[in-house]
Amino acid sequence: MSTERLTPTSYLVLGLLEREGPSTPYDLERQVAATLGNFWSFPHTLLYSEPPRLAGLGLLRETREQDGRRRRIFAITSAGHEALEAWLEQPAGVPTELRDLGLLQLFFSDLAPAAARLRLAEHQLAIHGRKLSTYEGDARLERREPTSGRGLRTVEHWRGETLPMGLLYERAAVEFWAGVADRALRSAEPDAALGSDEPQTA
Amino acid sequence: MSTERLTPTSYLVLGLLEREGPSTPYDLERQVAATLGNFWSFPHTLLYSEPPRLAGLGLLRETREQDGRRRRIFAITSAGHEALEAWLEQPAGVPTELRDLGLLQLFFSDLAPAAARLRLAEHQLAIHGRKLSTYEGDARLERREPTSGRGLRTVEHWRGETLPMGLLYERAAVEFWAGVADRALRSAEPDAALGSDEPQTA
DNA sequence: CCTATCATGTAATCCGTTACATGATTAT
DNA sequence: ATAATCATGTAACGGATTACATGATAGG
Repeated sequence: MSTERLTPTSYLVLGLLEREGPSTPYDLERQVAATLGNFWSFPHTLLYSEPPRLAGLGLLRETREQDGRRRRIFAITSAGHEALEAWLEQPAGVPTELRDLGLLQLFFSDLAPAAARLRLAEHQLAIHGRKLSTYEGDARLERREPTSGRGLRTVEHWRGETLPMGLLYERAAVEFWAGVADRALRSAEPDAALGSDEPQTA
Repeated sequence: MSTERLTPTSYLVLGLLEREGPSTPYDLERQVAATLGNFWSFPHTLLYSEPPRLAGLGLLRETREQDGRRRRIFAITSAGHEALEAWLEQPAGVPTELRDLGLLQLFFSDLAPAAARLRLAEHQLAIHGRKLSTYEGDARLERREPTSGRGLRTVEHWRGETLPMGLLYERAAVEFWAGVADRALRSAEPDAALGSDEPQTA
């Protein structure tokens, strides 16, 4: 057996294969892109390197297509199923972290010219606003006639259970960065201290 | 020169040294623990390995204490200052991600017994509730007489600018997980479908 | 047919983590 | 003094990212 540690990525692969059945790395990639990839992105190469590793641990079984493309197909084994379930039974104790580059830059924004903070805030506001729109669009989607049975369960579970946290988070982020931008603007205008809506000019 | 890439950790170190002046890795550790560590944790060894690397790039200057402990002291150079400012001028384009283990488990919670989901939700609710309390305590703190000038600026900037996002996020998380726990409870009770508060028993 | 993009994969590199270790300081 | 904890550091390891590459499929 090669190295034994199971990472979050490992469980992600196990979980997808459990739900979707035997899949190629590319199948997994498409599943992730539409759903979990919003919260947990990674390069596609991970989905080519991790499954073979899990196969080496006996948690997956690898087969090959016989026709032209000879793709690698991975399926979960009973050992894999047990590992996945054991992980789900034991809730993660690590405190969630907001590992956000924008927040890191904000944290140090007093070390750069004031204009930089305003730019940062507007940038982040735009990013989170876009993401919020996307989520709201996803949430509004009625289940139209399924274009394919493939991956439906994953998408529905995503939409029903996980996406709502994304909505809450993005709304909070938009509110936050709007406030930062607003304060940055005010502190740039000397008139701001008056706190009045009346134009002060002439 | 050794490897040239500057990571978020690099800027974290540069920023702290810019604000606090020459410091030992342990000094940095204490600054981070009380502030940014809430959003962006890492093992203390990073603060011993990253500064020498930055020194190799000319962004820091390293000196040694002469007395007993002979600690390594790092100070930012003008090249370091420029690198930091350049980074702050260029807002991060990467979309923030909610890389949360709890959400990952929730995403796969349909693959385990229903009890596991309830346990997960209650666990997460407790974690986020604790964190929220901590943040609220931090936010309420009046600036009492500074016990030491060291690090004050960092702490105040943290409290004023960055902590508010933590509050918003933790409130959202508490709301979210409370809802998940609630639904998990209801779906465990057959009576739930009636949607009434009256006890149905007998 | 030719070109562009999709789909699939390999290999090297490196940052961050884990494991280990020991000299100071403080408490009893 | 002695134990316990604080403070400081080194070294190896490995998963994730980056860079690279090429065979299918579709569009013009």
